[in-house]
Amino acid sequence: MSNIREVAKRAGVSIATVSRAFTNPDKVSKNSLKKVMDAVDEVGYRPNMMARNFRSTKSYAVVVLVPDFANLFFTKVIRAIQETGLKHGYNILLGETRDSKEREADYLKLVETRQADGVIQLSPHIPEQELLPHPHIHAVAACGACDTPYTSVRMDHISAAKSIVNYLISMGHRKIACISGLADNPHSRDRLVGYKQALEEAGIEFNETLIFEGNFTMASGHDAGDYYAQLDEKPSAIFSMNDDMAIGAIKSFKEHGIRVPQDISITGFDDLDFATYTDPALTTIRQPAEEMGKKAMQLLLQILDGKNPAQQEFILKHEFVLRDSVLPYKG
Amino acid sequence: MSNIREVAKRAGVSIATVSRAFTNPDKVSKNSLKKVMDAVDEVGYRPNMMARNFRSTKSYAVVVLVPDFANLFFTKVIRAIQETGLKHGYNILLGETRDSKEREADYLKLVETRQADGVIQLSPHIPEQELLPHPHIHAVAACGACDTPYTSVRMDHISAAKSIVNYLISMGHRKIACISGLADNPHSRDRLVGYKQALEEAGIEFNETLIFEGNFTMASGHDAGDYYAQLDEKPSAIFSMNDDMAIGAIKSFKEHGIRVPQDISITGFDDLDFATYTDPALTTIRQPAEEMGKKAMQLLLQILDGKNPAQQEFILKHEFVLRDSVLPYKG
DNA sequence: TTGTATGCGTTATCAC
DNA sequence: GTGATAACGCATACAA
Repeated sequence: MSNIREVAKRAGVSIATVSRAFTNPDKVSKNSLKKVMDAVDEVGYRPNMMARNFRSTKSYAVVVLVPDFANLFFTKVIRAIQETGLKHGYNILLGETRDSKEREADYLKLVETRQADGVIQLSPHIPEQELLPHPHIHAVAACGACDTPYTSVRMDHISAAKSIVNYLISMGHRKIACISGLADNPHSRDRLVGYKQALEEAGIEFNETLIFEGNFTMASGHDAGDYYAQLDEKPSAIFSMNDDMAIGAIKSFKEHGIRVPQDISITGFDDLDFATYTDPALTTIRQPAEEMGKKAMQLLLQILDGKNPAQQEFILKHEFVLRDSVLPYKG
Repeated sequence: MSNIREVAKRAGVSIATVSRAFTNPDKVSKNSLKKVMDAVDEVGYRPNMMARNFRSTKSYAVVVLVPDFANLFFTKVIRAIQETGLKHGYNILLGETRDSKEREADYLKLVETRQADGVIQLSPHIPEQELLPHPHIHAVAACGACDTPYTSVRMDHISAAKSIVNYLISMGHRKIACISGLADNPHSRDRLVGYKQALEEAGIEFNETLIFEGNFTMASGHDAGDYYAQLDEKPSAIFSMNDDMAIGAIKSFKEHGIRVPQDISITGFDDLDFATYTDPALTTIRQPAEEMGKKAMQLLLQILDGKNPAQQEFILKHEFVLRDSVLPYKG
């Protein structure tokens, strides 16, 4: 491969001039510029970015830590991150962790070894054995829960959950079940708080037997459906902590001959694309996935640029999406 | 940040010894090794991979070109690519093209400028204005159609389509519609060939009005459903070129009071996770997504290693997945 | 086994 | 406006 020296020789100028022709064209005479560009074309020269980045001590790459890459919610976020990064000359390094702290550590090593300039963390923060924040690693958290101890952008899961449960209550439901994610997941915790707050304010007693602990997969939603179907005192409505589990539950109910929403109402959370195409279409909470990804990347760029953001926490608005999966309670 | 020189000084050895301590520990005496490692801990040294990679003229990064990574099929493939790359010390750079050749060119520039060592192309090959193969770019194509002019791994879409249409025929259907992807998409072309072959061998005449051109989205599948619903001579079965469009069509049929599969049978293609959770669960073709991703990465690693693979084309087996979306034809 | 010295391709600092 | 040259952090050929 050709390098800057070869171009310089060919163009009859110094390597400094060639370098300037690329990074500071207006500091080079028209004449030299033309000679350089001609030589570049002749030898098919491309600047070696590895050398350039090395020299500038910046990799222009950012690692995105994502628990599960085959999750449509995260892919939306990542897409926005990439989009935003691209505009500023940054590349995205994929870091799927599958909830393994070991893997996460491996990816963080990319930053320590200068293969990446910073990190965007998409997994919610779990205080115990957390690797971030880290004194030498520039990081921003996105899509987390409350209590993230470094720059973060998220929505308010408590009030989002509360609002959708309030909606169920306003439709006359009082026996409202909840399909939860793993109990120690921060999102589950936040949303459960919202669920409980809504019940309490409506004077409805919290009932442990109406809580089913899933893990945010359709399969676990299906299990939840099976569980509720065999209950003597069935709930009349279900608050599912994400769309996937709602889908699974609906499938199960159909298998048990329970009609949704006529016999039982259900709500989702996320508003994935297919929430429109389920039967019935899901009433759900739209998470501002793209906005969170974009904002997170902007914040990280800011941090990498040396200007620390004014706030530490940015809370974006969710949206209530009304569709067909809830009917008023009729005794 | 500390560098190799500082560690050397601290350990009382030369920088060569420090370097060897990392890359060739067995060529260093126990004594020196310990001194080095102690010094490393003291100053918190991490090798600068940018410098190392620059020096070795390898970036240990690979770009994955994907048309749409909010697509569960591709995310599965990418995950396998990453998994395999990780084992060999390679990182994955995300390159979502959204079918823009400009963007694709931008990402390929990463290879030309040494930010990446090679490319895995997930979009099917369209001869006209294609950028790959390229003389200076190591590349492997995955998930493509036939006629990819460089190293590729794929499945046989023609015979897969043929087999699932054959199944519909074997169930007594003769008026079999087809929801296609964009007509100029190579996958659409291949699968349409299979569809036509199956019809022909069964002596069924091809009927243009039964073809609906979608674009692989649920929305377009819904449009297809609307189209068939208003047809005077409705098909009794539908071959959808992917799962997403099948979902959309089923939704539309429900809105029109057409029962699936009692009134109309339908099949999908891909076998995404939610194909189990639709109502009815989809009979479909499983694409070997993980296997394709893994194999593609292995091939690229081989190429980057200088050993060109024996074959140019690797064809992986698909699988017929029988579920509930097809019923025998009853006149 | 260890150390010295050179160079990877670039940018930047200095003179001119 | 231009050119020589010194870094950047590391790996390695060669010498010792």
